[in-house]
Amino acid sequence: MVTVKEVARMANVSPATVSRVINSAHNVSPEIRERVQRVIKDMNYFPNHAARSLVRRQAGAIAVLLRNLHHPFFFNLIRGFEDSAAKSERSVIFCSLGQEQEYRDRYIQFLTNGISDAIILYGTLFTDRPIIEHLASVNFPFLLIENNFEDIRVNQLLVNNLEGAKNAVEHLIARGHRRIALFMGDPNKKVNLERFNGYTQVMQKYGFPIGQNDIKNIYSDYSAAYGAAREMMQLPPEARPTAVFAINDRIATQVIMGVQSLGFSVPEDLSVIGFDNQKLFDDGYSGPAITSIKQPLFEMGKDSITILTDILEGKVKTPFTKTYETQLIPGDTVDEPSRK
Amino acid sequence: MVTVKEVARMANVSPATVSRVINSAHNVSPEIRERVQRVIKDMNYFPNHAARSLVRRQAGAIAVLLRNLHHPFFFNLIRGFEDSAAKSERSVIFCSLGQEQEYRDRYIQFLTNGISDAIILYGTLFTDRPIIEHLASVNFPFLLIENNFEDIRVNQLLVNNLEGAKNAVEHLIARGHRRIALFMGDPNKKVNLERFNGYTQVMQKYGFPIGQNDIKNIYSDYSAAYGAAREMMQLPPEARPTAVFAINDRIATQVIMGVQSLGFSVPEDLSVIGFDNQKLFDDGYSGPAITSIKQPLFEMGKDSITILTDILEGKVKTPFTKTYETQLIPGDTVDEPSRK
DNA sequence: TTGAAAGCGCTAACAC
DNA sequence: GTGTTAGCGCTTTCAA
Repeated sequence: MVTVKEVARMANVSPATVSRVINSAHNVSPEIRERVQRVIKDMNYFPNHAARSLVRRQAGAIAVLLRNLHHPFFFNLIRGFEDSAAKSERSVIFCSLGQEQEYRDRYIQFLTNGISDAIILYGTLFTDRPIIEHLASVNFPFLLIENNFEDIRVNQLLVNNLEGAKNAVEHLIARGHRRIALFMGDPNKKVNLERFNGYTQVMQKYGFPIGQNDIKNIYSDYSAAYGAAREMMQLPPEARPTAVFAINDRIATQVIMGVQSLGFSVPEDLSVIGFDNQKLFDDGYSGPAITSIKQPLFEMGKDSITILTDILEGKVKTPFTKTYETQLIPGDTVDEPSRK
Repeated sequence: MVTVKEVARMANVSPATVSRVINSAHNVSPEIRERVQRVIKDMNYFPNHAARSLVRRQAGAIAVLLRNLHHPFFFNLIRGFEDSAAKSERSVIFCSLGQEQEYRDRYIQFLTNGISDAIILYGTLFTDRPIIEHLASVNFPFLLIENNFEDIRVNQLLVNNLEGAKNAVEHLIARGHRRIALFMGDPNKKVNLERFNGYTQVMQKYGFPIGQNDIKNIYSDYSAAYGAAREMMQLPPEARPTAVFAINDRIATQVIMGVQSLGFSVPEDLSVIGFDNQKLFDDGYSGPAITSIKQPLFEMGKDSITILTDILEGKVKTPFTKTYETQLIPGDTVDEPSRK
């Protein structure tokens, strides 16, 4: 391994001068600068980042932590990160945390101690609270996207899920639906609770009762939505909802596939509206484009790097919060209720 | 920032002892170990990885470098990486290199100088040659997946593209096709050349001439395949191929969409076989499941981490090469030629 | 403009 | 079993 020392010796200068050259300080005479640069090239020298981080007390990197890097839900979010990473001075590195707390903690600990200057965390788990609180207590810069902790004052990017869900339900009601089922997700996730509230608030506003079986609870096994949808469709037409609000598109695909498996079709026999505007599905879905509420994941990914950079440079006062609005993207899964 | 020194002082021991405790060396008395661990917890101490890497001369991390982390093609590859990352002692970090050479070099340089102990590179560009050669010359451990450099002796995971392409064309021929068009990709990529050769070899083996317009050259703009397919289908039935071998599934989707846009259907009017068995598409494709040649990306991702770990531990003799076989996955885009 | 020297936080070799 | 010491490769005072 070539070091500053060796370069210095070869170039007949001190290590300090070599350091000045590689950091393009201006107080180096042109002749020496050139000589050192030639030696650096000749010797194939590259500065060691561990050593540099150690003395500078900053690593020159920002880390992005997701639960699954491969998940198609993250498609646009990652595109956003990549987009601003390409413009950033700092290197951006990604990590898949998985769900196991031990690994999550290990990675966060790894990245926040000499590897990166700041981290971005998407979709924290409730069990992440201790480590988040630790980061806050030691003043390590971080940004949460769709944070789960209402009460901690942190830098965060949020989505107006409440309003988005309201729009979804209003959209169905405007098309004549009165009995609307909710396919609810894991209530341990704040986003789901917010969307849930949007649904109930609009239903109440119009005075439409929510039937006893009109809320289906789907946890992490989304395929349960398939069965629940089939069950629902086996009721006589007058005894079942005419529309479904799925808490996310991934559940919507299961609902639609379940409906179709019985020979029914969407939206003729059942309207379905989802959330996320996810376009890529790993469950083999190939049905109609889902009418959905889009959250601006690309922008959020993009913004998060620049915002965190500004935070690192003290250009923004913390804790920083920004809330993004959603947008209804019409697809082919919502129609008026059939008049059979 | 809490350091070993401070912990040592609080626990009334030397820094060396603290180091022994955090590295779970066995030559520490139980009482002292416990005392130190309590102090570590109380003070919220975490070891600094930059300092540790510096002195240990290893970073405890493996980096995976892809051009686009978001690309759905990488779905199973990333799943593979994640799968073995969860079992690995080392942290696994991911980076999106992009195409710009300056960024690619910067990232590789960053990661290979104190940040990670080894890197995995998928789909090197021809222009990556200098940096690859540099890594080889300084003996930095790395592994290439679908390497583009035939002549460099490096650790690599390869796919038998030649055989896969042959199987694809044989599959069409077995179903009665005689005139088979090739939608070729960028000839600067080795995989495409290999698949090209598979196509020509089989065609020659059977003595089926390749028509003058039967090879369509599609470069990075895959939507060109859409137009080329339309053009092809506008010929009279007897003057056009009955089947297409698309060099990858992403091009196959464009071909199919082009064919469909003219009111034709696949496979009735044209059979299409692809390569990659990619299931997620970001171009809005929602047609029939594409008959395709699968490369075992999940296994390759998974294996690459363990192989690289073995290389780091000297358990494997280098340069290491493994070639993966492909598998034909039947879909709904190949049929016998229509007898119109 | 340049060099000498100290030190970032940690580990490892060597004493004891 | 524990402490002392040196030093990983780099940057950054400070003095010249």
